[in-house]
Amino acid sequence: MSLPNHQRFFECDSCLFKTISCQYIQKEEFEKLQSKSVQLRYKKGEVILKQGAKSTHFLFLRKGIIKFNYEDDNGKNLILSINKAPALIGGANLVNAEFNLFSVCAIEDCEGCTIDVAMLTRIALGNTLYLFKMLQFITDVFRSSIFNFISLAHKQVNGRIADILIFLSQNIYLSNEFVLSLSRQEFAEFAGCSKENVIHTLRKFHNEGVITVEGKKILLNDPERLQRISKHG
Amino acid sequence: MSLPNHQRFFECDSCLFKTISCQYIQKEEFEKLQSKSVQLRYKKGEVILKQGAKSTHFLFLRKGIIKFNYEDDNGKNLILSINKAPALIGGANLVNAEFNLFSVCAIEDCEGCTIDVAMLTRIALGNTLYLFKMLQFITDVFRSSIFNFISLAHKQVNGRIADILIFLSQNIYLSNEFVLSLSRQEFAEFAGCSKENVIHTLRKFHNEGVITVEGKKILLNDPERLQRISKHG
DNA sequence: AACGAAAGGTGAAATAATGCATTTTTTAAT
DNA sequence: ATTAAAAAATGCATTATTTCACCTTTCGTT
Repeated sequence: MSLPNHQRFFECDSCLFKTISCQYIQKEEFEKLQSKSVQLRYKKGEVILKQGAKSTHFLFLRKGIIKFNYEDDNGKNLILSINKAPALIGGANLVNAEFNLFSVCAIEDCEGCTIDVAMLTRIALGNTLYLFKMLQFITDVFRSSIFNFISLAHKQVNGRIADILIFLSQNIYLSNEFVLSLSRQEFAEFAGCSKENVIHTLRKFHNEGVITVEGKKILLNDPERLQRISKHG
Repeated sequence: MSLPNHQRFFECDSCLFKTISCQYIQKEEFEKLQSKSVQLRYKKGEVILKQGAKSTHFLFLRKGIIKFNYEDDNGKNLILSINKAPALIGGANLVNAEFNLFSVCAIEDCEGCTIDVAMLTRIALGNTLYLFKMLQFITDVFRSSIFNFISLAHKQVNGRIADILIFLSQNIYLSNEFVLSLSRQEFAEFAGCSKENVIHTLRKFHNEGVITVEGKKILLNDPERLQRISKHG
């Protein structure tokens, strides 16, 4: 094996990050990135990037679902955003933060590989179209969280939970039926309310026939009614 | 006068945007930017950038205070962030949004000048250090709003209002005593609660001696107690 | 100076949300 | 298979928040 330092789980040739990168930069340059890169697997629950730590690398998430988590002074957690592969994680630090503002944790088993920030920056500085592409990748992650915040900021819990169900269905699981990757506690940290309130509200939606809840299995029976709750609740 | 198309209110030579720009790009290039640029004044309340409109220019805000405003489907407003000069406004669009995601409105009289996005992008693409500097400018505006959102998402109204008072004192007015630029209604749109709740809460803080409220004049008597309310309320 | 409109303010009833105690269910470990 | 621990669920008392009806002040206009 030509790579003694680490195990390889998957082939780089089928990787989206390589495909996209090679549209902008030379193969030789990508190989420089690749030589510094390590393939990693994370089990559900594992921390990928730790809030407050110095970040020396990004992670290109090839498979899996992650959460952005902020822990405040009192130890309370807040989930800022949930994202699925493919995504470039840790980019908030590219432009102006030396330490990770948030933690990133796997909420489903994940696969990805590290990208050396210094090397990526060097290459991107020499190729502005590539730089723009990377910035788009990075800000996508950011932007998706804004609309969750808007929901949080001026809707009541009914509306917020409806919004989260719609978000998960449309952006993460891509189906009206899914197995929730979040505990009720985590759901509450995403919705900005107590876990009891999440449970009560899901039960209410269930009893009203809008959704069907069976433990972690959720089915959106009436997405349009959910939209209406989102809009007026 | 060599500039027939528009009035000039202030000298470019004392402008921070010019000073910073000229650390990275040639004077001749800056003059290209300048030739496309128009000086503008906005009265308190005026809209600078309109949500949903196509943005062909940024605004370098030289003087004044602005709010980022989001209006939802139901016509409810939400203030995402408040910023003071100097700031580069509208930059959220540099990377990936064609239409303005938010409105920007003057909440104090403002002065600034337009920056042609196409021209700035062209110059920045040829000078990556300058590009990075501009991105820093832009994401600063963004980043300041994140921590307001965190406050919104998992504090109750006491804590949120304490946070806003601290924010305004430390980041906008740079003093423990200030004349609020926001109406009570706008304060509520920033805090994510009803205007009555803002009024009740300010009155309560006043009665407890933490702050002194006299119409729009606010004095933070006991910033440390406010910090404690922020942390536990 | 008088007027109307907008913003600020108040208190109380109705509604929403939290926190707690307790039970049930699920999950993981031996 | 048994047990312990964690997560989910429930109902209720307490607290927080909104909403409403109404009043007062401020401010710009005629």
